[in-house]
Amino acid sequence: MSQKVSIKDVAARAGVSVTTVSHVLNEVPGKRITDATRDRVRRAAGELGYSPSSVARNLRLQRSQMLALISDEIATTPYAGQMILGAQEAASKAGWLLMLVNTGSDSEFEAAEIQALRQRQVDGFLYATMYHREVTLPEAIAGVPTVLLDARSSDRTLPSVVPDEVAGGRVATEELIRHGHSKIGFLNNADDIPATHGRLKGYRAALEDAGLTYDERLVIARPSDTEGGLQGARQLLGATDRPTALFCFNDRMAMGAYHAAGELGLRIPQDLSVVGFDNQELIADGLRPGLTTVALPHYEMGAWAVEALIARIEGQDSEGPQHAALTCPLVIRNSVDRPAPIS
Amino acid sequence: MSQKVSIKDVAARAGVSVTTVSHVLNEVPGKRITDATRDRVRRAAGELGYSPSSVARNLRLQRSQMLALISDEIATTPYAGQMILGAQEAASKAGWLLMLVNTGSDSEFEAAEIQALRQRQVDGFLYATMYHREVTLPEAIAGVPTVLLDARSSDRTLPSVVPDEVAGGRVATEELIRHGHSKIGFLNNADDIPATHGRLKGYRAALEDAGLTYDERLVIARPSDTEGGLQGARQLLGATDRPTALFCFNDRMAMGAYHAAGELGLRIPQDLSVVGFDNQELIADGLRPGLTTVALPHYEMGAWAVEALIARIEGQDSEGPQHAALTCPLVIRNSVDRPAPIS
DNA sequence: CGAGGTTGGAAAAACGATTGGGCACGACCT
DNA sequence: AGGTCGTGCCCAATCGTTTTTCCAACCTCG
Repeated sequence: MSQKVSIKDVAARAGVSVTTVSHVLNEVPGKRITDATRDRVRRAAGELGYSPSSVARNLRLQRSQMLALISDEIATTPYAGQMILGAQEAASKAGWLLMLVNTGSDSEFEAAEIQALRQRQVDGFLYATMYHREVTLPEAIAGVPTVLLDARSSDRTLPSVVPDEVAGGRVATEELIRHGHSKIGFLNNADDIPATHGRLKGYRAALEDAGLTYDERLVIARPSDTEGGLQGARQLLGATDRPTALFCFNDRMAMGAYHAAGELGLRIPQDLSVVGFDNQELIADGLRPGLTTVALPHYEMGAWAVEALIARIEGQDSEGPQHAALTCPLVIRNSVDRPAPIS
Repeated sequence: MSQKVSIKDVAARAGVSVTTVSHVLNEVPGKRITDATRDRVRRAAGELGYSPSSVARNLRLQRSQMLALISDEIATTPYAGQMILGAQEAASKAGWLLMLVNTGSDSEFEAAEIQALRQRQVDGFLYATMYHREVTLPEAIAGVPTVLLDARSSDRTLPSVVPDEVAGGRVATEELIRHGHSKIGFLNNADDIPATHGRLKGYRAALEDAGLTYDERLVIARPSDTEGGLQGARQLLGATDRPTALFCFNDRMAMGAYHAAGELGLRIPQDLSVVGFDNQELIADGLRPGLTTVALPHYEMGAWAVEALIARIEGQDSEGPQHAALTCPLVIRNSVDRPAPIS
């Protein structure tokens, strides 16, 4: 029922023209309308439960107040719910609507979806990836304002927001150093992605700052899953001169490290300290003892991207393309302690 | 650029009226237009890269071809990515667009979002919950076709789709029985929700079918997280006459059971078999050994709900409100084996 | 040859908003 | 009294479609 009342009905009830109703309700500046009339209009609108049709408005204004977050996988992974949430809330706060589209890796399907969205006048795109990496944008997207989320384009032409991997690697390592560890293993990922290099860089920087020498035998690369973590940890911890602490590329690998420690009879954190990355609640909170880890700023990245996109659409992005690297906060649980006295 | 070409441009280039263009492109039945004209129109449209504005069409047609999936938490949990995916793909296949909105538990915010969606002429709602439960719909939604997802309304007036909890509990238990277990513990959830009762019912049914007697001392209720699982498993396994297998309400509790087994020196699956529920990849696949569990049919539920909703919108829902309970398939990994010979 | 039927297409009215340009009307000025 | 100006509001065009109605021209047939 509330669907049936249009601006005409309001005009009729208030005894004015639709023009006036529009002026009043939108508070168009520079229009001269008496307070009495304004009152009548507003009351009429209220009584009728009028709410303007955004379809009509969009047609007239040639915009939709809609954003689309398009991504390879995101909506279907446990990874980035927070990213979506941050984007949603930022959009909603600014009066925009956010569409979610995930296209898998099928670029034909992707193009079709983008086309469908363009038809619907989507005003801007958020192009997100499941993990921080470089992407090349689909052609179909060209011409519509776009911001990259957790990704960077090969040509640095678009605004983008990513986690500060280096600082993340640093803070994780520092947490271990702070507890007195000097022999710290790094169980890295084997893929050639920004996170791999960034976290390593942070690890090395933290060591250097602390006056510790970097020992490449303490760094090992494996596939970034539980199995890889298990394998890698076995190797690092099996050495005669084993590290007293492990910084793991992600929580899944840390889970593997837990298994390895179990096999070797090492207790965490008494015999071995472990720090993860990603803060995947399900794991980090589920492991015993709880895993100290570094959180990815998914929520903040989502919000940042939406704000940047809206600014860009509304032409307020004074300076050229911007890039943000958001900090990854440390989440402390119970997997870090001082190293055991030398046995 | 492709945004600027409207039906008028096509008409001009083809040397016909917009009426004709519309008729041709929409293949309106019963209109007499020569093949030559059709050709010219289609060619013109192709050359111009014309694609109709759905905003304009929606205004004229008074519908939007948009669905909204509104939910308390769903998009932000690792839980139901598959549910969203199923819904997305079903919608996209039918030529509809799906909006995702999650409202948290703030019902005021929820009402506002629903209002915003109605303004945009959303044609139907999917109302989803994070876990299977009963809900009462917000007022604001009234009057728009709605289907419940993973939820049921107190009055059974709306179509809904949920997992078949009973069958799920049964299949989990049967898997243990099949391996020769007769003393099977059930680590249940303590909340008063359909899953709690349904899975227990399935557990009992499976026992009964196998001619095993139900022993209430083997069933214990705890909060459904890792900690609860740990506590519960400790208690069940600490008994003199401990069960040889554990059916856990969910994977998180199963993770707790793994910890308990570790404490007690019980190896899985040699000394203790475990079956979980939910098939949360992160856990089920990350645990050693891999956890045999029961999967929730999230993808299928999402798809089912969208199809039901579209049918309802298009007035093809011949019969009254329908309810579906979709089966939960068993996912076999390595946590179940035959019971150890009596020691 | 004229009535009536077919054919192929166009004109115009919606859908519900926004907005630039007027148009009355009274007050004020000279 | 006649011109000017400010006030308060409305007309009508517009956005890009769909759809109902209508029309001209041609054909057919007695």
